[in-house]
Formats: sequence, C-alpha cells, structure tokens
Amino acid sequence: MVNKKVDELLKKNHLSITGGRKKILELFLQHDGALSHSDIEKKAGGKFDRVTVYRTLQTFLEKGLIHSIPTADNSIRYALCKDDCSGGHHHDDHVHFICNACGNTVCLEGVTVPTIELPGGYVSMQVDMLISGVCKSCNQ
Amino acid sequence: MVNKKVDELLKKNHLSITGGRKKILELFLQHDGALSHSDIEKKAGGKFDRVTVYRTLQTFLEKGLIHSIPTADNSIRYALCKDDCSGGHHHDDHVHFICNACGNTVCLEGVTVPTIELPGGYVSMQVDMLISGVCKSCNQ
DNA sequence: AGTGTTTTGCAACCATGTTGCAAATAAGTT
DNA sequence: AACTTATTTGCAACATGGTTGCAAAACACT
Repeated sequence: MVNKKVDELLKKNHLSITGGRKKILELFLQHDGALSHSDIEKKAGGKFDRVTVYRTLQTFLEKGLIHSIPTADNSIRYALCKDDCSGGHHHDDHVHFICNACGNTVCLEGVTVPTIELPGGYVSMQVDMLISGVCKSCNQ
Repeated sequence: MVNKKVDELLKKNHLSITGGRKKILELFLQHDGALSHSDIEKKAGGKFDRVTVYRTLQTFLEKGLIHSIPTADNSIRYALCKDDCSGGHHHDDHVHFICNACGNTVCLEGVTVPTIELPGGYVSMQVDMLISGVCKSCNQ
C-alpha cells in the first residue's frame, strides 16, 4: 500500500503527517520522474494552497526526501531521493536527463558521474550533470 | 579598445549598434564570469529599461553570442561564448563552476565534458555540467 | 538629410516565489 | 477522550522575474 509507505517516510523524518504532505509524497512515488512546483499544483487539483506546496517542497528538500534539479528554463524540478540521499545534507551527485520531446525529466540512477580534473585552486563539492536529448519512451 | 571590439561583434552578428547592446556586451567582456539578468540591470545603473535587457539577452542568445547556464536557485545566468560557440545554434558542451562562497559562476573553458554511457534508448544531444564548490579566488 | 526598418521605453499584465499572522490541525499527555 | 502545546495551513499582501502590444525614438542606408 502506497499510503502506508508515505506515512512511514514522513514519520522517519520527524514530520507531522498531514494531508498535503501525504498527497505530494504520493505524487512523487507514482510519477517516477521529476516534478516542478506547477506540476504538483495541477496534479493535486487545486486542493492545496500554493504556499503550502512551496513550503512542503522546502521541507522535503531540507529533510533530504527530495533533491532539486536545475534546468535551463528557470523552472526547478524536484525528484525523490532513492535511499534517502544517503541520509542527511550531503547529496549524491546526480545525472539528470531532460527529454526535448516529452519534456519529462528523470534521474538516471544507474549512471555514475565521472571524476573531473579541475584547474588548480578549484574545490568541487557537488557535481550535477544535465543531459538533454530524446528519452527511451519518445525514441519509439 | 573594448569599444571597438564590441562594435565588431555586433556588426558580425548583423545587429544594430545601440547604446544598450554595447553596454551589456561591455559588461560581459569586463566581468569574466556569468551574469544574471539582475546583475546586468544593477551594473548598468538603471540606465536601460528592464524589458530592453530581457530582449537584448534574448537576442544575444539567439545569435549565439552568449549561452545560458542553468542553476539550482532558479536564476538563469548568462556567459559569453568564446569562439562564438562554434557559430550557430549548436552549442558546445560546457562545464560551469559555481562558487558557494562568492556566488560567482564561471565557464571552465579548459575542461572537457567526459563522454557518458547512457542506458539503452536514450539519445544525448547536449550535456551540461554544474560543479559547485569553492573557486580559486575564494580558496585563499 | 530623408526614408524605411529596427529598437527602445512605457504600461499593463501574468507567473513565480516569499512573509506575517490568525485559524485549523496534528501530536503528546493525562 | 479531552486538553494543551507545537506544528501546519490558508489567506492576504507583497516582491521579483518575465512577457506582450504599441507608439516614439534611434539606427542604417541611400
């Protein structure tokens, strides 16, 4: 049951179990891809206030339940962290794929970010890869 | 002289030479780092209308003079394309570094984006790398 | 200098994101 | 189950970011 999983996740992260949080977590679990704020608002059917959605996403981010994906069109997307993003503030490096055809964004879990040689003096703390192209579903 | 270079760049791209465009190009040439829309507005000292800045950036993007850099905080930054981004719509892959200390964003020209093995069915068209950490200047 | 095209500034508008505060809801206790 | 406290929500209001239409100004060309 999805509902049970949602409750567990919230409890594990010391968050009050409320309707809004449950609904948004469910959406993430169901969708299997990244969601933007407006995606969530639409899918939730106007049932929750805009502000609540913003605050919930903010909370989930801080607790490490989701991570944010930068995009070129100024619309942050969020995706569930598998394995709780190794629990805490230190996020893993991610490879994200944005499909130009369907607009969907997915987090490629299997692909590892290669190590990069930076010029002297630069210290890397986090690496994000953004790959755009055509995804599996759209590629016939 | 910077002024001459600016004029040349505009002429080469079949753009009318106007005060606003010259000023914005100068800012990019001087700053050696990525600029956001609001950066430009501030640095230009309120001399130009907000709309003009937006439209100028849009034009520069289309002509391949600048490229946009996705960021995690929903504020697109723009940077000059060295070598005119190999002239045209096909942008090269870029590695961008965002400093958590000074907030500055630079385009690391020397670093090449490694080739990545994507899962079957995925076709890559463009790759962007976003590395955050501490930059050379801030690292003492 | 004169003419046609391009660019600018203004006003108005919509989308996105934030803050303060009172009302509502959840959690913990007896 | 009722009560108390802490947390969360919704509302209003605001700030910022970005777009569009249109008339006036600036530019390019002869």
